[in-house]
Amino acid sequence: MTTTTPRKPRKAPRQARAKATVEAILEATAHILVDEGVERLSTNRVAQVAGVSIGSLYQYFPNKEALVLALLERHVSKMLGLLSKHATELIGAPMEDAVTSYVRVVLETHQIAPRLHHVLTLQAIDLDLSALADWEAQARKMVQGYLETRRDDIVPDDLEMAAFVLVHSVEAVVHRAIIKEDDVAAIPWDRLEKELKALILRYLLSETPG
Amino acid sequence: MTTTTPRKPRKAPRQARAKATVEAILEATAHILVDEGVERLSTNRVAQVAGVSIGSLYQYFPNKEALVLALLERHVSKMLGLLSKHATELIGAPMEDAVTSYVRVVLETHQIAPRLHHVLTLQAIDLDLSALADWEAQARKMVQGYLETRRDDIVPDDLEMAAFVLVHSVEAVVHRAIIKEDDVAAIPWDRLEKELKALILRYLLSETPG
DNA sequence: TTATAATGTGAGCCATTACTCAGATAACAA
DNA sequence: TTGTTATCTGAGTAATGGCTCACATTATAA
Repeated sequence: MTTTTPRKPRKAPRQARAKATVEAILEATAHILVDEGVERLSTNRVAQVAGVSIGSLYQYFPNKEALVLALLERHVSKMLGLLSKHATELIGAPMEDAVTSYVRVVLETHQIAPRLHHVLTLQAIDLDLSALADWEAQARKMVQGYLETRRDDIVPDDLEMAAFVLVHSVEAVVHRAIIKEDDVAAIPWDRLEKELKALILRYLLSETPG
Repeated sequence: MTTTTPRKPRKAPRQARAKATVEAILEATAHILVDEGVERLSTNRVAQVAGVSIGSLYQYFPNKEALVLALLERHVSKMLGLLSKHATELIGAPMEDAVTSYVRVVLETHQIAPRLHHVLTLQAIDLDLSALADWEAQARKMVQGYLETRRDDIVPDDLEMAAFVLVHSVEAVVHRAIIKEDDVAAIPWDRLEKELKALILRYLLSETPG
């Protein structure tokens, strides 16, 4: 599925104007991805939109894929920042607070740049870029770590599985809700938060009835 | 995000050999999508892999997008077929059986052609093709419909929301599990089924503890 | 000031792509 | 058989894409 293009490094911007150039290029990339679609993403067009020459682009990025990768790494690092900022709050906290906190964080991370997040997610899977896999693995580990501290209070005993189910459920529901945002039947965030909390708490704390 | 290419119709195959041609083209498309990646999907390559000339391809498909669309429609109709086949089993059945049945169906639908399903899903979102949205809307409606017949036994009262949460949770978890299939830490299907059933039943039948 | 490094430019190369068309071949119908 | 319609062919076209390179401009440091 993947063509892992070799990543020849390019020099980093040293002067201020160079940094501005790189910034403009990345912004243009994001803009095109979000507003024009992947298929319109060409290096020539990026340079045009960024207002720099195609040559400048190739001084900082070895190839087209590197553009998307840079954007993705940036985005993921923002998300991981948020996540780890709240991570400390989770450990030792009572279940309900921890779950509340987790759901909020996921909602927040998705609000950083919803449309971009969406597009990057698709691209990441498509290009098999590992940055996103890292994000998910990290999220799973954090959740699993927390669950282990509460092992005795929790119904599921395969905590890796539980973390898998929880992380991906929450992620997907939030993701879908964001896509629906412009929709007539858009889902209010507070209701979503409430519902996800219910889903998680019941899964973790209730024996299966019947 | 989307370039909705106009869809000029092309003539349908009438003779048997023409049908074989169309079949070969679609199979080649699927093969390339799955084994070589979207970026390698060109009409010339499809024709080459299918062993027909590029001219033949354009006699039955107006453009490249139509190839993916045809494939997607085919796939979705197979999935909907499975779903509606089991739909009757759901109505009137006790909760646990219905949930079991639903989880199985989703697992089955994903097993029709897992890798293709994955790729098509990405493409569908990317191209904004509605076939997939239809699938999800249909799935949500079916689930919501069932929930309504059980309204009194069920904890959540916003059934549209409940259906939304359930469908997308199950879908996402199954989807992820399939992607992980080749992985060392692949997830056994029976455990997945069990866990998803627990997730759903607790969500639907248990009051939030605490 | 002047040498050197950093940055910027864009014409243009070469490969690839989507797609057309004029003509060959095969099935069918009378 | 013969005219007609369906099917197939693949060289060719126009456009676009990724990317390089030889050179121009600007900043920095001696």
